Amino acid sequence: MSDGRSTSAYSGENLLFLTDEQLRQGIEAMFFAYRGFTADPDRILADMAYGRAHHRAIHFIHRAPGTTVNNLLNILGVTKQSLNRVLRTLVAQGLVISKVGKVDKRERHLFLTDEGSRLEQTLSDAQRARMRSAFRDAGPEAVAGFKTVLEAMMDTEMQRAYTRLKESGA
Amino acid sequence: MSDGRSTSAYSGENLLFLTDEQLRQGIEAMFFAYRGFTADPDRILADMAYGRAHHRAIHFIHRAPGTTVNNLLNILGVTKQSLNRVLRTLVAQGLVISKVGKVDKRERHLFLTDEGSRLEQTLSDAQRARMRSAFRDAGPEAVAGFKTVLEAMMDTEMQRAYTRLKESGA
DNA sequence: TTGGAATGTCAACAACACTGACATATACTG
DNA sequence: CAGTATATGTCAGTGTTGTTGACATTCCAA
Repeated sequence: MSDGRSTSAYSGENLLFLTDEQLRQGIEAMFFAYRGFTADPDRILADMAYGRAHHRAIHFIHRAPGTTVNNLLNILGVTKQSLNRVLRTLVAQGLVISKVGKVDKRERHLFLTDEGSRLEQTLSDAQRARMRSAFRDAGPEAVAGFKTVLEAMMDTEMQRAYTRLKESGA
Repeated sequence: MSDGRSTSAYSGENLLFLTDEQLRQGIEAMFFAYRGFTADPDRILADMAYGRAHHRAIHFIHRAPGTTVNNLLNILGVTKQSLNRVLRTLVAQGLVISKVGKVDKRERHLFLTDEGSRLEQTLSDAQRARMRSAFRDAGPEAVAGFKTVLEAMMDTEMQRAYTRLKESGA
């Protein structure tokens, strides 16, 4: 399982990309890259009273306007108490508005205000800039591979959430 | 910069993979995949008195036995106070030993004990299992692309750290 | 010998997650 | 209508991980 050549047992095709050393490189690449991935928005948020959790909420509210609290909860994978703390400050600061549902009045539908949209724009511009630069350097085939591996790395429910978002965009 | 077709300005080659929509997919893929990436070790650590920070320290001490505190600090990108708290518990619990340097007695060289190695093994087995499954599903070309993009996404110093580790392995 | 580098420690604090308990409003169901 | 379930919000307490700032110790090097 971890002798460095376990996967070579599958002979017949070239499975050298599945050695423990290759896997470890993948693990370390994820670690270092994720740091870069969050670095730019984090820098912007550090000056304000917001953090990464606010960024995530803003991102997905922007992506799926009118989403319910419960839906956001599932996407973000945190407890309602944790999300509520974030949403409360965002609503109080006028970045997000929460509207009572029309068909089901128990539900709250979330939207960005103009100011919320402006912050979203600032944050995602920064994050996209790095992603764009990485994509451009790597080229389209590498980008396709990147997405394929990441998708395969997700939990099944997250794969579904990701696919749903992907198809709702475009 | 964010009108959804800004990158189409570079005509001549097919740069559709650089549209804002494609970049957003990449961003969301990173978010969801990183959750999967950390999920398995997190589950194991939840039962113990350790967390993700302990995992990271253990991982890199295993990877580079005898590394100094300062070196680890640079790799992990946290403050010495934060790392020190983690190392203190790991040393106290007998997972890590800290040896005073021979040439420079100010330095402390870090090693895993047998028990520390066992935990490292358990954690990395879990993390590798998911990575292996993702790699196998995606295939070698996708894996190559995955690594290329991740490497391009890192900060320059992290690229160096990553490359150094990569070359020290294998 | 003095200055600076490497390390460790203490204290205070903030962000963000968790659990558990409870409140309220609404919707569904028998 | 009564009872149950759902969606949301809130309070209180706790844990991990990060931060700053201040200070001590050790030791190398100019």
